[in-house]
Amino acid sequence: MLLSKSCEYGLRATLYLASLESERYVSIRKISEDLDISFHFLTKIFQTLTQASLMQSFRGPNGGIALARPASEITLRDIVIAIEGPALFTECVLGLPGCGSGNPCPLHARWGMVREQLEAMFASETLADFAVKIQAHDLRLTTLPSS
Amino acid sequence: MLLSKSCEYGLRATLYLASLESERYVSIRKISEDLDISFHFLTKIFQTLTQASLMQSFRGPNGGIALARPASEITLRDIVIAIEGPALFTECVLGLPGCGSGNPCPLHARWGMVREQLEAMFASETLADFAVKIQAHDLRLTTLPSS
DNA sequence: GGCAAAGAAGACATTTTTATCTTAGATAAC
DNA sequence: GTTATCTAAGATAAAAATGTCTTCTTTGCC
Repeated sequence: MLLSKSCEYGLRATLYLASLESERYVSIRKISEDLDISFHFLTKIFQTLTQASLMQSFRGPNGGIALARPASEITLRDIVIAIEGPALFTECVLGLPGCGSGNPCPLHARWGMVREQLEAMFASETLADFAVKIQAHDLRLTTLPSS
Repeated sequence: MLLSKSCEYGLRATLYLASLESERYVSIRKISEDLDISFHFLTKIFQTLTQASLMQSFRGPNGGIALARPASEITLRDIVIAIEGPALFTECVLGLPGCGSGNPCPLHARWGMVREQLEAMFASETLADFAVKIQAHDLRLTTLPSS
């Protein structure tokens, strides 16, 4: 599995939140129900994202979660790094510390290229771009087919 | 982390074994010491690879592990699939079951391309190719720099 | 002020991964 | 046959990831 469950959930929830384009705070309860993700677990993930200044939370009635910055200024790469850390985009695929061009592992060069593609996949589009696509093509974020 | 520790160890050990090009069985003890991997843990990994018919084992004095087929007929992809299963090369990056072109997630198309690159990284060279490269360029498989 | 809604935070439990230890079984050398 | 050298296999443990539950704090509304 490329990403941890926490990260998969975080990405789905973030994409969903962005696709709502809500002016208000959206409750974690609603997100967890719509995406069929454990409420408490999702709460923890949003806490991480809030502490990373990617989300803003608000307590009390009508409270919930909102993006901390415009959707055009957040990428999925930001979410992945906040939840999983940067290792996926920086470390040797064989886990060798200090693997670099001076003392490379057998996969170093190839992994460097794939890793760039991977990072670009998460970084080259913003949440605003995804929001448009999700609405236009009815893209899926839920476990069960939406239609 | 892209791969589990088990898989990182399995790949390093397999590459090391191939680079030795030994006609005999190589003992797991030696491999674990040379690569600084827990002996018992590595033993389990090799058991998995043996059960997957990628390796052959032999007990007793002068026993150990050897490739079950010529190095030119084994790829790192085989190792990854034997240890981690095929999920990395088949599943949706957001973990959505049934994600496909008919009902795609927002990352479906892009992930499909990256995934192919990833699979090609492991599949396009055989252990024989790697053995040559490792010897020719003194490539690294150990935690500490080799020279 | 009192109540209800909502996230924050921490305790707890479960599962998986990683690691270690012990015993059993196979084999070669003598 | 005995012994030393190996892997196989299972028990156990430690750590991390995942999931659940309870309590606390903030906030809006009456």
